[in-house]
Amino acid sequence: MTAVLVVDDDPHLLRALRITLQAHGYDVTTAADGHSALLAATQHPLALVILDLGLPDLDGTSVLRELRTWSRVPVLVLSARHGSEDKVEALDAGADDYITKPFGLDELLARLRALLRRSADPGQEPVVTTEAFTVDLEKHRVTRDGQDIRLTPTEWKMLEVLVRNPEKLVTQQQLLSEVWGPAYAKETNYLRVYMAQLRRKLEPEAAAPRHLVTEAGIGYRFVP
Amino acid sequence: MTAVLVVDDDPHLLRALRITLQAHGYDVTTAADGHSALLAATQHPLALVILDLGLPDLDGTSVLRELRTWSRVPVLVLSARHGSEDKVEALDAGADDYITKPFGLDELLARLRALLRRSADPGQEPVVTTEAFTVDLEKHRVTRDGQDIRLTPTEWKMLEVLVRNPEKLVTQQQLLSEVWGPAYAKETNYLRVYMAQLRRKLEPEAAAPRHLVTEAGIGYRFVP
DNA sequence: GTGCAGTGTCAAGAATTCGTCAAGATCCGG
DNA sequence: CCGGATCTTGACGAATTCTTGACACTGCAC
Repeated sequence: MTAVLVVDDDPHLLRALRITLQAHGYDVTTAADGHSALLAATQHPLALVILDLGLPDLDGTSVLRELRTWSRVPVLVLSARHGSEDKVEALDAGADDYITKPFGLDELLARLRALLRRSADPGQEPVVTTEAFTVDLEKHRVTRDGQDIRLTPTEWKMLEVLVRNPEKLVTQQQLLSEVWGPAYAKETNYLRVYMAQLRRKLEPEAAAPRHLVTEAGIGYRFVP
Repeated sequence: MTAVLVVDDDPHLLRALRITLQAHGYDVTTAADGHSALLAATQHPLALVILDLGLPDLDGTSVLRELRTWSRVPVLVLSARHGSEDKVEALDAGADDYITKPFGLDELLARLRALLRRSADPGQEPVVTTEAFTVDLEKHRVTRDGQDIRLTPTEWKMLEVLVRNPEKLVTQQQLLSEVWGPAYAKETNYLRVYMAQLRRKLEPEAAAPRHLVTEAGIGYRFVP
């Protein structure tokens, strides 16, 4: 699900946006001030941020600059101010779009789609290869030494999540919630069992995995 | 030089835009109708297209759809129409931004910069680098001399807090509460132990730390 | 020099987490 | 209803990580 963070100090607008966005299938988190916004942005990976410039604690542009020191997440700025200086300042601080209040919800949604479309990983290779095995995400197929490897549905889902995030650390919670559902966040047993299966089937030396790597205490990582 | 195609049927606006954009260092081509716009777009690689919706031959949205069948170049749409339906239609047809006439030139330029910034180098991630080591917050990875450094969960969390606040002083209480939780505000022992670990793993000379600096009596600071 | 507060260092035991295995439970096609 | 495949669950040593306390070092005040 697409994770969106909405930052605004007006509880009514926040609520309205949350409901609208959730109705359109987004996974919404909210924050009412700059500090909690920055904190929330560190907690879990976001696809997009909607940021109101008029915040009680920090000025919105500062939040933006701060965020931009370590994140490239697309940011859509909301503002009550129509002046072009404000727009230029926000856009140059790293905003990707700027929309003034009052705005139409359908326009907001359309701009949001446009931003997400652009930031969507363009060149996700449908086929990922390592020295040991090959994963074809489109054909839903895994090969090793030219031979097909049979994976159970769960094994495949887990491998898919890892392979779609090459080099990235995928946390246990991410894996569990993407494969088994958000309710299973505590069942780390599953991960151990299925990771062992995958390694037995894919790694040349299951005891010393080179491509399906454990990051103790946090999660797993696929390295091609 | 950055190549921009401007499509508009109004010769005055076309001329004004050409002059302005050239003055800002862009390489400008122009087209006055949909067909020549599409033709121009095939001739020469473009970094960005500015497209007026009101064209004499083709409706602007059709031009956009046509263009999108084979190109992902960022498109900024100009339009005299303020209706949100028009905006939604254009954005969903593949536009990246939509700006209504009359518009301020500085706003146009700022939006243009924002679009170009995002389309530039999509593969680049936010990494924080020092002369000694590199921290990739997205991949959750630390590198030194090209080699991965294994960090324990706690070590990583602590480094993360520091790195997300570059140059800033992070107090002991902040660190303790972000890494161990608000209840641990007195356990400054932890800080000493883990700071020592981090320095041993990351600093060239752990005895004379240059990037993970102690501010006696207050906290620590990360300097890139 | 002495005492003190804050900091760095070290190592050992406690606690947690990991890989592994195997025994049921469950699902599904025939 | 059967049989095979898949999933769940619990248990166990092994490995890793965390916690804890003791001690040394530094700079400063007295």
